[in-house]
Amino acid sequence: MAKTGGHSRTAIAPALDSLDFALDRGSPVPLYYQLAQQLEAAIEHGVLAPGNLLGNEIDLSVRLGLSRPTVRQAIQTLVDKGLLVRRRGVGTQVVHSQVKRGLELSSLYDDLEAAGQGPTTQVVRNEHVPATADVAAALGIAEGGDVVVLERLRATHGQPVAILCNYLPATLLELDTARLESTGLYRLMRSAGITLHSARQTIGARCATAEEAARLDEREGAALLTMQRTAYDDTGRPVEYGTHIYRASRYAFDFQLLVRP
Amino acid sequence: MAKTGGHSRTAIAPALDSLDFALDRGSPVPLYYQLAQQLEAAIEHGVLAPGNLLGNEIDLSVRLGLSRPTVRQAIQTLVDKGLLVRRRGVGTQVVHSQVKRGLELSSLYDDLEAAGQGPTTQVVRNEHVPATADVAAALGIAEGGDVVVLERLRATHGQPVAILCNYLPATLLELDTARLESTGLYRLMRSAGITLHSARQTIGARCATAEEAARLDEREGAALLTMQRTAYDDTGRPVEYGTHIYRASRYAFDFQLLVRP
DNA sequence: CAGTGGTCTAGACCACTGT
DNA sequence: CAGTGGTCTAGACCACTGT
Repeated sequence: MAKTGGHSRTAIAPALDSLDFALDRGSPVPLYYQLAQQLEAAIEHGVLAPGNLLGNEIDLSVRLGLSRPTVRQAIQTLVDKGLLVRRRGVGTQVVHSQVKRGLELSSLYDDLEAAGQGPTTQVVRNEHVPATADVAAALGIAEGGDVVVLERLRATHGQPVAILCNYLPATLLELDTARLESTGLYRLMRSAGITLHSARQTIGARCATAEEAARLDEREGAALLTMQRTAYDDTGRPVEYGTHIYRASRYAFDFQLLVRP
Repeated sequence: MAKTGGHSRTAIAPALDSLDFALDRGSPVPLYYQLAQQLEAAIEHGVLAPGNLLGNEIDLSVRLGLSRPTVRQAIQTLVDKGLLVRRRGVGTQVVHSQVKRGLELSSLYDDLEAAGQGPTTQVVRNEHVPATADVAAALGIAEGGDVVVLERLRATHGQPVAILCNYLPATLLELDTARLESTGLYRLMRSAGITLHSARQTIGARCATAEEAARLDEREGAALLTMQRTAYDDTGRPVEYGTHIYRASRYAFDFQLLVRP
């Protein structure tokens, strides 16, 4: 039967009393957000330890001079991030083993840039072409419609790591080759005001062809990771379709999933 | 510069007026949840079409006889699911291209079961062993501590697809071999009252060894997808560590990511 | 400018938990 | 039983958007 585990004495975070939250009502930053950030910092620095109870919401709101809904909104932010757990009748506590943070959607960002390995990018192709059937279907445009195709070779430490092939609606933004070689595609899109919202990905594997092997400095038949992805902006419009291959000997996808009830 | 796209006349959903939401205050189901479900159904059935504006929150709350915060809570639920988009000064609209639904975290569930391919599972190993260093680290227990190791061969249509190796804290639940052969591990854990909350995954690829190839009915050197995963319950406790290999010729990971701002 | 969602208040009653 | 988070109300003022 379901034993939730030894439940060894949870105490109200002793540090919480002495913790002085500095809330600035003059700031344009919302109060709930100021509070959430300070709670998050306290958890990050270990001031609030895993398993600590936060103290009930009413007391907390009185102590902070905030209304209860505002305190709840701050807590909800951290619950969404997986840092706090709420239990009715029990209280709100700091999650036991912190899941490694900052990785939530790294695979949506520039895949290698996040690793801090100083990646380099060589743009092999950057031109307008008519959309093939699969590209048109992925981007939700007519077959033969104008799209930009982008092919990049990415390397770290002078070693090739991946061949990235992307298709974008031609009208979406200007893709400057020089800028693409100094930053990631997604960063470029964001700075053009495109807000990425979701993506659908397929990750598979296969053996390298002779040509792929040569370009990636592998032997023929070496294992490759493959990814296809369609990314959508916050209105649900497809904004990018990509087909990537990665050297499995030098790269793996690493990410965290949050289960929403 | 950022053109958000042709913005072709968005109209208030004409259907919204005639849509009668049936809210039952006697029900134990929260009002915001009743509303969210009915809105979701309307979107799903196309009554609310992509791009339609929902009408402002104040009018909506008056019309429904609810307070504005309750209406907001319902809308927020659907925004979180990626079905609605809010824009300050503009309104709330139905997302343009609905992202395929029901896939959000399929890779956290029984990987093949979701595909509806009638998978079969053969339990090769199910016993208590002392934790090795890597298993102990992943599960946050002492090296040499008691863990259950589980090895399963999964197949569809009589063809092997994956070899799944999992480690669980020994005290967590009873793992009945017969039940494991008829259902997935995660389903078993959920029915034992364990609430999965998050997981950290690494997906890579490599070539099959001779022994792996033999067990998976592949040739030596064939591409394999590899996954390592640590799953956590809603208190942040690690509840499972797994090392899986999949035949790349017969399986790929397919999932959707939501970007949270 | 009018209209929208974003934030915030100060309460209320309830369902659930653990002792 | 006392204590907790979950839900809900009826307002208020503001920042931002598009015309």
